[in-house]
Amino acid sequence: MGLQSDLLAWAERSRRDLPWRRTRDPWAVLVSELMLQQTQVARVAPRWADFLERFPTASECAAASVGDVVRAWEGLGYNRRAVSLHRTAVTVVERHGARLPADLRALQALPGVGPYVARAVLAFAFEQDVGVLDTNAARVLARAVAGRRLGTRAEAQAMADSLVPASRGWVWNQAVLDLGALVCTRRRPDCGRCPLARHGAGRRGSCRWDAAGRPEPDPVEGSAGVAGRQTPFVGSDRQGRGRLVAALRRSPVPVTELPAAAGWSTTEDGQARARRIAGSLVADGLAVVGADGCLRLP
DNA sequence: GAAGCGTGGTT
DNA sequence: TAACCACGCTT
Repeated sequence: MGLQSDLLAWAERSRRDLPWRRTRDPWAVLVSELMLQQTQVARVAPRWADFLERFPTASECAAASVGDVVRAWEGLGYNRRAVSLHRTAVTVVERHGARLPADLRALQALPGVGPYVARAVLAFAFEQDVGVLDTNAARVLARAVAGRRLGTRAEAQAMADSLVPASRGWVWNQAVLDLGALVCTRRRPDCGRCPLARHGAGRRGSCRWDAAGRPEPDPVEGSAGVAGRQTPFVGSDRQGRGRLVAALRRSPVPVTELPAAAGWSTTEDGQARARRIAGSLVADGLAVVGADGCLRLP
């Protein structure tokens, strides 16, 4: 009984059949996690298989140009991830014999790979018993396990690691992530459908927050590991970068046409912004300036 | 219009 | 160490 068996039983019943859950290939798992880390399942699902068809291994990705990887990343957003993925592929070929290391520190040393992706690869490709902590898992920990706000990331990670049932890391982490994403959501947790909540009399339930009567404030408020609010997107540099990269995917852009490609007027202000955005793309390895005065993908 | 979100660089 | 901010696209 208890939280762990409640959650594992729920995972068994509500098994989600996502394509990347059928593979244990570390490269394929890495690609899926890099896509999923900031892009929703519905948008990743059709693109993951296409990307792997194009770049089935780290070696083939490393051999391609950055521009080809950025083009294959279209529609996923946060294009720096594509540059990081290419760099990671090169590093894996040069330093790890073209195979992803099954080691937390070595994985985290790869560009674009942080605590979440490194542990996801360990859990979902190498089937190690580590706690995978993203914002969904952090909500489940704060509400159901702690019943209170988590103070630090280290505390949340230690809690995540300590909960993993021995030799069940793969299914356990899938279950925690699914519960956070589908049921224990940020704004309106669906406790009526939660396997951890008490339903009617006679059974206690294994969620501490629910057992306490779900008092305010919600434990996720200000809790470590739980994502906060985003700054507005419309009119932001991020929006301009996205439009500029979209234009670069089609063809090189003459420097004089940068403001239009970024979606801004050719006022002095628009030109200054466009230059700044182009500079940030170059700094991120997403663009280069050619001898012909055009900005293009590397 | 707003929500969703991990990494890396900086403080 | 830990918090903060920039980074995109779809529904």
